[in-house]
Formats: sequence, C-alpha cells, structure tokens
Amino acid sequence: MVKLNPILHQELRLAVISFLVNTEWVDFKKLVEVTGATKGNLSVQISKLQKEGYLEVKKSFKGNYPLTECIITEKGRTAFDTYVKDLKRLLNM
Amino acid sequence: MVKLNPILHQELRLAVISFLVNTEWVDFKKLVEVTGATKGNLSVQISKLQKEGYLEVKKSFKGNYPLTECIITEKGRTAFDTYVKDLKRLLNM
DNA sequence: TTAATATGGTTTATATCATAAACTAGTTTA
DNA sequence: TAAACTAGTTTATGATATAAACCATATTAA
Repeated sequence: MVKLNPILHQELRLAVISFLVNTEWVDFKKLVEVTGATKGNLSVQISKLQKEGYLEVKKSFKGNYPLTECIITEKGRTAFDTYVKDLKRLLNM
Repeated sequence: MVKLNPILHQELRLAVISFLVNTEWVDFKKLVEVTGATKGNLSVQISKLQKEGYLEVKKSFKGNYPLTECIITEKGRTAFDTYVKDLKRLLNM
C-alpha cells in the first residue's frame, strides 16, 4: 500500500502547506485567518513543519509587535507534490 | 476551513473504504493483502468504520474457518464522496 | 500612572488515537 | 497428541492533536 507522509497527513499541517504552496512569505496572523485554527495549535504545527524542513520561519518585529512569517521550502514543495500523488493513487484518482 | 471527516482521514481506514468503494463483499484476508496492514490494526479500523455505519460486516464460516466479510454502506459511500470533495477543495484541486 | 485589555505568539496538560504484540479459539498436519 | 497454522480480537503503549493556560510586551482608558 501507499504510505502517506505522516507529517502532511494531518489536516492543519496540510492546510498550511497547501496554502503556502501558492504564496510568498505569509504571516502567522494570516495563517490563523485562513485555517481557522487556534494560535496554539498553529504554533505547534508550524514548528513541526519547520523541524521537518518543509518551511522556513522568519521572526522579526513589525512596529513594536513580533512578526512570524513562513514560506515553503523546496523540500516542502516536493513533499507536498509526492503526498498529493500518493493520495491520488490511494483514492484511485 | 474545510473540516475533513476524521474517521476517513486516517490512512488505513481510507485505504479500506477507497477499496470497498469499487467492490462487492470483500473478506478480511483480502483486505490484509491489499492494504498491507497487520491483522490487529485492520480489525480495529474495520470495527471503527462499522461502528460509524460506513460498512457492514458479515461473519460466517468458510469450511471450518471463520470468515469476515465487509461491504461499504450508502452512508459510507456518501461520506467518502464528501471527504474526497473536501480534500480536493483543501488542496485546491 | 496604573489597571485593564490587546497583540502575537509559545508551552504544556490531557485526551484521543494508532499500532503491534499478545492473546483467543479453533483446525490441520505429522 | 503436539506442533503449527488460520482467522481473527483485545489491549498495552507510545505518539499525536488540541485547547487551555501562559508569557512578554504594547496600547488604551480612568
């Protein structure tokens, strides 16, 4: 059987990656917005994706507030493509 | 955000359902074969799908040995279709 | 000026879940 | 009659997902 990438086979991480795949740098706030996730959950899942090398995280300040931005890496892009391919195969698509 | 059906968003359960969606009654042995799962894991996940009403399980004997067969229900079919639709949306497909 | 509220997150406690190992119940083979 | 096999089920555990609690600082209101 196809073995789906367990890092990507999770709803929130998949939502994040599949959003980032079509964008440049995106900030944390935007990701909360588009995913509807809680900040806590999003923070954890971003860390996991980063640790895996699927996205790059940049921390800075915007005015006085912290600003966390993410962008997908090539590794992330490849992993995503593979995941989609595997999934299609699993679903006979 | 799309909320993926958590019963179906699990690799083995998804593999089982997406196999059953194109078949009639299928026995346990065949499912072990096509999924490559352990019998224990498969047993648990079949129970879960059954409890959810996504498949019907029929127990009988083939010769002297127990025989467990599964078939997808209408509810299962609908849930699968919805899951695929949701997933496509999540993945912008 | 200080108390309350908001911003932008992170950490962590808990509950749930997935999985393989161990087990059950019987059958066949030697 | 003992060993090995069939066809599963139960369960111990480790991993995971998630929201609640927390943190550091900034802004606003009184």
